[in-house]
Amino acid sequence: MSVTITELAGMIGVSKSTVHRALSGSGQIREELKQQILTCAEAHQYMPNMSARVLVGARTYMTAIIARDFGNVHFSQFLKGAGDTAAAANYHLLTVSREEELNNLRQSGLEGVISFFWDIKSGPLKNQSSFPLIHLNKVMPQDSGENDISIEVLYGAELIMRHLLEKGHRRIGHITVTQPDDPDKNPKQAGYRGELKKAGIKYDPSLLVKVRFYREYCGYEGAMKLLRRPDRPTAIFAMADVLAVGCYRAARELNLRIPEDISICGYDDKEYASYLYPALTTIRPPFGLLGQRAMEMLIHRIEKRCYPSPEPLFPELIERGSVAAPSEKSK
Amino acid sequence: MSVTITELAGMIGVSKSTVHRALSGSGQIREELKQQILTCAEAHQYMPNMSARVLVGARTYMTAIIARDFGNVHFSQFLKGAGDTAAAANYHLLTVSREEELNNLRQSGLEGVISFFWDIKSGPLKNQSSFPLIHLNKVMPQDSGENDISIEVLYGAELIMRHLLEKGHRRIGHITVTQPDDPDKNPKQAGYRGELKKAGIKYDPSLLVKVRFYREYCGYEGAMKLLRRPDRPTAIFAMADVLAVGCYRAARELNLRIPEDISICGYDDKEYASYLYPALTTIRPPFGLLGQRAMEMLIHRIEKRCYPSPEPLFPELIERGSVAAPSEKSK
DNA sequence: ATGCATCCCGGGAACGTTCCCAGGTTGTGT
DNA sequence: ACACAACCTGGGAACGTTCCCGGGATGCAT
Repeated sequence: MSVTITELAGMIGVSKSTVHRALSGSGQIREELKQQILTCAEAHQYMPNMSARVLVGARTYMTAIIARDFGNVHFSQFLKGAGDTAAAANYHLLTVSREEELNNLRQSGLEGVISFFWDIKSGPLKNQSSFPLIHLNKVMPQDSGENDISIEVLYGAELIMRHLLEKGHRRIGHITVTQPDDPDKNPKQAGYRGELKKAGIKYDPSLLVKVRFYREYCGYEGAMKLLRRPDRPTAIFAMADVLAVGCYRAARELNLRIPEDISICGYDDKEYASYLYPALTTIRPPFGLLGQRAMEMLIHRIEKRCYPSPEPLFPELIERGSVAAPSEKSK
Repeated sequence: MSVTITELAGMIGVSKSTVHRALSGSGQIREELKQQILTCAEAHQYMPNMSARVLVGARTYMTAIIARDFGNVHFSQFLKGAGDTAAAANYHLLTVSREEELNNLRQSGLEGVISFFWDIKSGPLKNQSSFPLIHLNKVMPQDSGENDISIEVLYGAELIMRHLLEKGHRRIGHITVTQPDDPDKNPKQAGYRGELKKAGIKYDPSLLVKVRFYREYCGYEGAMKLLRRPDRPTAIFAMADVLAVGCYRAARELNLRIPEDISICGYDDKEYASYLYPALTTIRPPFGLLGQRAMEMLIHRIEKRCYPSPEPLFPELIERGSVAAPSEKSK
């Protein structure tokens, strides 16, 4: 299908070693001959066969990201950050959604992997600490190891809670999705309770509503529980934008105006956060930067250089129209 | 790093040919010996080296999708459809976002590519008709070749226009994004004008607003032009959901209720279409099915079987709350 | 016992590249 | 003229797999 280095050598009338010297740039070669070989290779669109190169142990600069769901803005931003960083360092980046592919690619010269919220649980990658693997997950900062990287989720939760408290809110509801694995290692919930405590507000368990899924109707049901109470909160912090959308619907159904009667904020800054009415105040996690950092870490590990101290990645408060000071009456 | 077939052979005390026979299942081998080899290979987690296999011309069952933007529901659905189909046929699927990667992978045994709205414009893939490449783009049905596949976009536009006409609308605005390449090969616009004609309504050029980008503010500006007129339309067909979001904002600003004063519909059925208030009536293109079909076509081409007649892929009307009959007054 | 087919296994070549080593040519100093 | 270094080039081995061919062992019929 493609022209080989031996064919090229035969056409010019030199040995394949000489052609290789011209193409790789290493070793001694007559300048004139080198140019001739290069132009000939160019003309025939010579591309070295990857498999043969891998077989003799040459480098491939091939990396991959494994992720479950590609269809969200976060992954897209992450991928862009990682991809640009990889390209700048002359690395290649693939994306896969099955562990099986990783094992195949590994045999094809894959040099490193970033797992995007994916638990490597089987196959040779599982406990091969020699293979460069950057883990990206929801670990709490204190749990993160040398090859882990994460966003300061807790900080984001504290940001939004402080924002609500500064606006004057005192009764703040929180809608959270219960993680089946470890229900209490939830940074957002920790931020909610922590900031309340700092503000000297007693934690009221009935203001914390636990729902099952990251679905609009779960947010709706959670908000309904909070908003139907006679002493309803003046603000709701939903742990995800999609839950906040459900809060909007609940508020409409109960004829409560946002933000006049009830302030609502989310977390994620999904594409649609600014499309809602009123536009949703939320937290934007720096996924682009995360991708960049993760790829930097990976490349450093591949090249066996040690990575400089990992700076924390802080989310950002995006103020829009869904939060206001509580009304006098409700205070 | 990994155990080779020769090492395996040495451990058992047979030749590599015998080990290969046991692993591949082809050729004659004593059953007892075969089992012994298989258990030994299993115990040492033997995985054949992909590069070596490719080098001698073995199959890899490796395919790839190249796409520009992963962060939308359409691509996610498409990928799931294609991925499931690939897995069912024992094929592997990668995702890339640069043409360069394709050329590398090709040398690593890549057997076929699906291009997701991507114009292959350089490199060896450009005009190598021998390499299996399924093209997925916005071609009109009559322009599609043997290796093209597309959704019946025109049909979707006709669906939504018929829906509006059946509700009784006569003055219908259309917001369209002008394609710089060929401005008049726009199936959605064709559906708009075609259905008007079929209904015996004269086409009014001033009801067709052209905007520059797929952005919320473009939809807003387009809708403003339409809604500020004294003889404003009773319905707007925006060619994309994101433009419809802009229409919502324009309507709110002009104190027009949706759908009582103005009906609005989009196209795409993005994630947020049901999150808007009122929920957006729109068209859902069958991207999951498209992925499945595209992968089927690709596998057929790889295996040099001819593909059965490609059935058209029809979008679906998703009726929600943003369309109603026009009010008596506006009629 | 001999011929022949069948069954099983080992030995080698090939794929395309990179790397190492040896050998040939040229240039320079004595 | 000779020794020697520097420069350039070719020849092979190696990587791990698959495929083809040949050869030894066994079984069966003559």
